[in-house]
Amino acid sequence: MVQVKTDPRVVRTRKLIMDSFIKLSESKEFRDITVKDITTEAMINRATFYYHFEDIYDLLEKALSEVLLINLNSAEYEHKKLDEDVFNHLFKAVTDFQQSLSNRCHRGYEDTIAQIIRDQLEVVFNKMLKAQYGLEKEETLKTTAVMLSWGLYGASLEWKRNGTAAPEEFLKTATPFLLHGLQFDLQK
Amino acid sequence: MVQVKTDPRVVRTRKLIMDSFIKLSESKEFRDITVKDITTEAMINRATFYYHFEDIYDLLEKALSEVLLINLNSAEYEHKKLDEDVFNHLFKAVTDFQQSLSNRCHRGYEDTIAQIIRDQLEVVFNKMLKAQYGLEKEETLKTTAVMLSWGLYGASLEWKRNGTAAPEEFLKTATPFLLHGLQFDLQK
DNA sequence: CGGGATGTGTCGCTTATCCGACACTCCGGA
DNA sequence: TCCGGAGTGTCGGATAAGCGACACATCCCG
Repeated sequence: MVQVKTDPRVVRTRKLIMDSFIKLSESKEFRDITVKDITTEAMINRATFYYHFEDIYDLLEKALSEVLLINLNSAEYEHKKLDEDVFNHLFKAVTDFQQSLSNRCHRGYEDTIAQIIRDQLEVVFNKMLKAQYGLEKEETLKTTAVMLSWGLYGASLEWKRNGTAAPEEFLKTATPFLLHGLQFDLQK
Repeated sequence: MVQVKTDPRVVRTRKLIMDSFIKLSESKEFRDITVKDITTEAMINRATFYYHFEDIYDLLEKALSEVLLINLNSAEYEHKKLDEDVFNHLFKAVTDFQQSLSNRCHRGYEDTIAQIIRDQLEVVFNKMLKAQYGLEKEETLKTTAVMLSWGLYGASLEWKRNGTAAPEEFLKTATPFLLHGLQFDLQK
């Protein structure tokens, strides 16, 4: 976890770009937002944008990842056990995130967004699993994290599809089963 | 009035510095504020500060000038006649400005601040006089502006000293006399 | 069909900002 | 008295940001 100190200008500029993008995406659809729009809003040069991001899709990924990560980290899961409570919190964070997106009109980019969500979930699961079951094989934990992230994401889609119950209630029946199975497998 | 376009980085950085200074001066006295404090708050390098300002006193002058100028320009005096109404507005702006300063604890720098106020007033008076009496000699207008700025500033001190009446009322008796004298002199 | 308008991604050069270091001053305590 | 810490102002070299220009793609309108 060695953080090489990054140039303050970089931090400032990336924040300017991200904030401008998020602000613009509240009033425009993603496909109507140009690089020029963003750089004008952020008061930076267009070339500087390309210094930090491949293109506007790259920005979409990184911006959404950051927003989602803030949601996910709000409870500092790293110091907690991976129990039913944490699971439900993560689920709530994901559904909240998707809710906020549907207000911001990113239609046509569901696949990209889905992948972002799973990636970020995988990161969180990985951290927690390593902290809790650090003695297990790296591969085992990684694969477990992958499955958990896909599972949680799938559940969020299922919840959206027939969105009757509150997110807090939705998983109540499934989590205990999943977690006990999980602990059985890993602690063997 | 040829505005050479300034580098956006310069605009951004100067704003960062000014805002940080104003923010700090709300919680600290001027003599307790260091350059380091400002640059840390503004998230810029200390050397960059010296790229834009001579020292912290230079910043004080420029920051206060800017704040005051915003007050003074709020009514866009350039397009107005120099009548009693404008005079009272300017007076109000100056007393408001001094009021806001006394909350921000710049004790010991009254002389500097007084000069800033008079300078800015002089600029405003000069603009208005030129627009209105452009045919008169440059020197005549300049001297008039000087006298008006000193006069208005002096009046604001007088008002502070025995601050019984509202600023709006304070000049009521004096302005008509001053203005009619003024118009008599210049229109000859 | 053609051409103008708009957006994209890249380039070389200039300039503002960052960084670390330096010498200097001031000041309170050992 | 001397010392160390904290603040100031300046320097040279490295690097991010700005600028204008370019080639290319797309789209729309006459």
